[in-house]
Amino acid sequence: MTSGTDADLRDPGPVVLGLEPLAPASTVDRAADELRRAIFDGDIEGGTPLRELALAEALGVSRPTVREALGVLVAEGLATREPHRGVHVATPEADSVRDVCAARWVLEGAGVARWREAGEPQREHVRHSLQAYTDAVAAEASYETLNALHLAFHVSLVGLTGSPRLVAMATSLVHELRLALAQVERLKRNAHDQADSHTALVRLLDDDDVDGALAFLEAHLASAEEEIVAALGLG
Amino acid sequence: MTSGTDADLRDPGPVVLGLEPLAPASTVDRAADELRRAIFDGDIEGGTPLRELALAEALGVSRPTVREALGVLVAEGLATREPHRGVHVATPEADSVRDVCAARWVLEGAGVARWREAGEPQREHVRHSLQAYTDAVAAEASYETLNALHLAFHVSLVGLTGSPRLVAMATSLVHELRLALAQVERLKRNAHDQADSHTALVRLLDDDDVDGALAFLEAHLASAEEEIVAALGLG
DNA sequence: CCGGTTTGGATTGTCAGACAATCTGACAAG
DNA sequence: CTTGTCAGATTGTCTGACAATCCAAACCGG
Repeated sequence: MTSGTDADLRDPGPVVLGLEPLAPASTVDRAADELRRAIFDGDIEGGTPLRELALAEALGVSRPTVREALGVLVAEGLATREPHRGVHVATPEADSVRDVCAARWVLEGAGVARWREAGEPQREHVRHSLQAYTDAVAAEASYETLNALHLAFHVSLVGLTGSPRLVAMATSLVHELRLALAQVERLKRNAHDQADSHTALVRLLDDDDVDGALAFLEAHLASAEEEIVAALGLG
Repeated sequence: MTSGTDADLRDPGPVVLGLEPLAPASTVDRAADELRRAIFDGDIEGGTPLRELALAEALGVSRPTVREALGVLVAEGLATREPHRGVHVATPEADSVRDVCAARWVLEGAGVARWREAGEPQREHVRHSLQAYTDAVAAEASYETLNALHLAFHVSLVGLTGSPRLVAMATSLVHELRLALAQVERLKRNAHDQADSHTALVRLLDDDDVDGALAFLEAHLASAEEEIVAALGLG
């Protein structure tokens, strides 16, 4: 390409600093974001039909755009589509919650088990996620924020595997969980008493007690599962 | 329409019996199937742009339908979409193959590790998948068939976890691998000399040597990874 | 009065055509 | 050698429309 004769152009240094990847952009992405927000915030109940025409009008976009956005939600597991019957907001069954938790245990457990082999950036990311969570708890942030940060911490555990695909899978699982949580308001109050538990987990890891951390995580996930299932059963 | 009073025109045919999963389904599904087939069969090279208009004409459907089908492929990881630049068939990089294999190891390892706790139907499914694979090898089935059955066996290992979601993830990973294999014809000849290896793995499990099976699987996956990466490097 | 049938409205699946925004590449200008 | 401009191609999105299908309520015979 460049026939650099004298001065080479190799990475002249950090000329630019922060520089974020620009905007999320496309209309369908924004539509999907808005729908996701509405679902996570509990603005829409589980099982509610998502009518294309109505959404198009409400969002101020055309029906094909809404249709594509709905396809995204369906692919993420936040909604279900039946032929000629439209898409409905997913209703978290007890079985699916149990399945999500089982899958979570496999992924997060794999991450924790690789604590020693993981790169320092990944370990640091776990500590950073915990910090963000505990800070938000201390600041008494909103319910949605706490949930997001809490689940982000769990995803960071999967990041210890160093596999982008596993992290993507964990993110998808966590989205489903967030959907379930959004529909069980009675868990709102319990949101922050888990901060100590997570801190203890990271302390075990920092003490290099991987086996202990694994056992702790398994118990933590099991109790979370039962709590959600119980709350769902009463809903 | 037809107010058939007495004689209906419904192809009475062979009453029921087998009862297949109904029809070819929606147009976009069929379009996606056709594109998948073309990719897996190697009819399309990696990196090839998938032009919406051309595909619409070739498949005999409208552009929105093609667009949706392309969205499905992108969601499955078989293609990539860049804003205003269109959809291209994914080109399997060495990094992504390594990542897929790492993720595979986590999922399949988790399944094998749960061999004892798994239900008998799941264990039987593993044996059945192996049988189907070895039978196809003996019958010298086509390259595509062997690949599909081989990878189906690996997915069946994940099935030992009993988690539908983990199985779905494994299926997605395996699709990506199939994409990579489809673009490396030089591996065609090696397709069947792995049958013995798999038989040995199941034998270890049937002997209740889970740890041995895990070690065997790890080695098996590692060698497969290196083989594919090496073949890619020369492509 | 009740069960099954039919009809109508609502919604989705798919299509056709169109327009603006954006990318690519080449070319001209400094 | 870099920058600005332009034409062609392709995607992103919109409008409008039609057939197929599903849901529910009205309808009718027993």
